Amino acid sequence: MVDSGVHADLIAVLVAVTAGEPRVLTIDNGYALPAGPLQTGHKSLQAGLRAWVEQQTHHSLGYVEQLYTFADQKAGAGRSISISYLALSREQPAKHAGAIWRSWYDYFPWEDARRGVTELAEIRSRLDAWSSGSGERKARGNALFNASGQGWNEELILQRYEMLWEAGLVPEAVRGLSSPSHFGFGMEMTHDHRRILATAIARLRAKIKYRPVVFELLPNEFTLLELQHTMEALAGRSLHKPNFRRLIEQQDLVEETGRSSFGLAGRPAKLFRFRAVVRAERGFFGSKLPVVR
Amino acid sequence: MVDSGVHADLIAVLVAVTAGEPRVLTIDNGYALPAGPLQTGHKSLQAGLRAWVEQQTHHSLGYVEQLYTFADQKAGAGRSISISYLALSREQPAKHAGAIWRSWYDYFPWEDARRGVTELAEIRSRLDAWSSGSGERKARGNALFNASGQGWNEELILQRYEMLWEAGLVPEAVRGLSSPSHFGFGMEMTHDHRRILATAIARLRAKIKYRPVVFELLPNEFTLLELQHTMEALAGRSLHKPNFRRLIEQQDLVEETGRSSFGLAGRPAKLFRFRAVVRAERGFFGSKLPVVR
DNA sequence: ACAAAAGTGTTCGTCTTACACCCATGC
DNA sequence: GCATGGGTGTAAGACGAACACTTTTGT
Repeated sequence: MVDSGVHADLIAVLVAVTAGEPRVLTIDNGYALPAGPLQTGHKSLQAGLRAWVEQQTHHSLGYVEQLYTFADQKAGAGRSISISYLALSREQPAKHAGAIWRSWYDYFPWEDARRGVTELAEIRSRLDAWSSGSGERKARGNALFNASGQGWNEELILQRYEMLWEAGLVPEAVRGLSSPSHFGFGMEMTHDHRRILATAIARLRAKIKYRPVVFELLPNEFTLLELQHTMEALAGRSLHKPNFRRLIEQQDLVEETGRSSFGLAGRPAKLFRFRAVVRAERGFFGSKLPVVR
Repeated sequence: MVDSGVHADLIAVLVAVTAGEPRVLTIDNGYALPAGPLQTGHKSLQAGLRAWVEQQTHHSLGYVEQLYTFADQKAGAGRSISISYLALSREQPAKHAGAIWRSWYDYFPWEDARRGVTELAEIRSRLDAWSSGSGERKARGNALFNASGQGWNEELILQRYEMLWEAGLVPEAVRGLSSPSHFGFGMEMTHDHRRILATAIARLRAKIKYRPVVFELLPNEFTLLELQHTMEALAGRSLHKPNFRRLIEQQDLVEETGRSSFGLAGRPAKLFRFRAVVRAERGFFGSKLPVVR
């Protein structure tokens, strides 16, 4: 048992919301997240992360927060540690061929509960088949995937992904098996990158409810409906418009700019901006979203 | 700029609550947290952590959760990464000379708002002196340290510690200076261990409000007042007894065992246990604590 | 006029908070 | 009896969910 030099990788989940869709910056045609090894030249972990993302995607990171650190026990070769980060910014046109933005619902289609969720029916029936005989599995599947009315908790995305993995219903789970089923829900990613993405989404879905981080994803001026659509995109749920406005206005997060936005149809909407205090990291977001039934 | 093998340390904050005091397991006479390098023999990060804590303190970890990973840019020598963990268990008599349990309020005396908080007056006056001229500092100090009535938010312990550091009011901040002031609030620790401890406390104070983790700190059977005292110890605040009971009972977290506890005085209290479902990590703790005014 | 989106008022019920009070035991 | 802690009832008020409705633009 010897003290060993280990190899450390930095992995970024960079999120933006564009046209009502939550998007993730990927490389390798959507198969991987931007990542690279920590090097001696890097002044800090975050600095190293920024360097790699900029090199691989020509895109810069805005708000950054650490997600999780895990270790791979790679047989033979030395141990490898991965340190993953969540970053928020606004989408800029792709400047680099290898980098593309994808909707995160390409990877987790069942997590978009804004419109009728058709995929869930099939997932449930396949999970049921896999659970036959195990009361524990049945109960867990029900608690996680029961979208009917009250049941759906959008923050449990990681647990849902892990259950699908356990049941062999994601491509990654059957990778390397002698007879892979060639079936699985959602787009595949390399290594455990999709798991990291699920962790990032879970963190973000939880965080928007008590910290004002959405403004990192919005332009300086926006309408309340744009703000609502951004929140809906992240949470994967539809919100109640009148109550949403009041919730926001109550908390003094935003202020009117005086200008209005003339959209394609309907009455012009007042434009808002986030108040300076909010950007300075004070104030709290009123914990609950007014979910529409 | 070369890919470098790095050195990885594992650091544990092991917490227990004994006799109404939140306690931390330390080594080196309270000057350090149990820690050690990740080694090739360790099967996982957590396994390595458990090995080090058991070797250094002869104490085993219960519930474990990752806190944060950070990097030291040690001049000259290779880079060092620290991965810190929060662990919860019940205090067992010290089996090892080097290991002692200490109240975490030894390190953060100003964080115990259960009784009159005398220390705060001095902190505020010193912070005021340091802030003279800076409106930003004044505002921040007020927001963080204003214990009068509404102001106190026990989850901001890390921000408070960092502000004290910035103001040179903790021993660690003036360490290594040519003319250290030999003054500082709270007990000192080595490196940034006290900062890690603050992170752990902040995490735990936030978590008890929405996840049932307290039961890791309690015996199998307990009275509701014991449960309340444990929560109060962690939050550093007094809670409203009648409402606390109702809050707990509403959520079906606990069930009666049928037995009673005959204490030193007063009417015997019913003994409760946590329900099996809770241990199986389902259900939620009703987000807010009924703080007494 | 009508469609489409913005924005307001108000009710109803639940959850939070606070206060007041009664109960069971040891000394 | 009385001190000490255990335990319950209930009313005032804050807050959230839901519904109905008015306003302002473009075509």
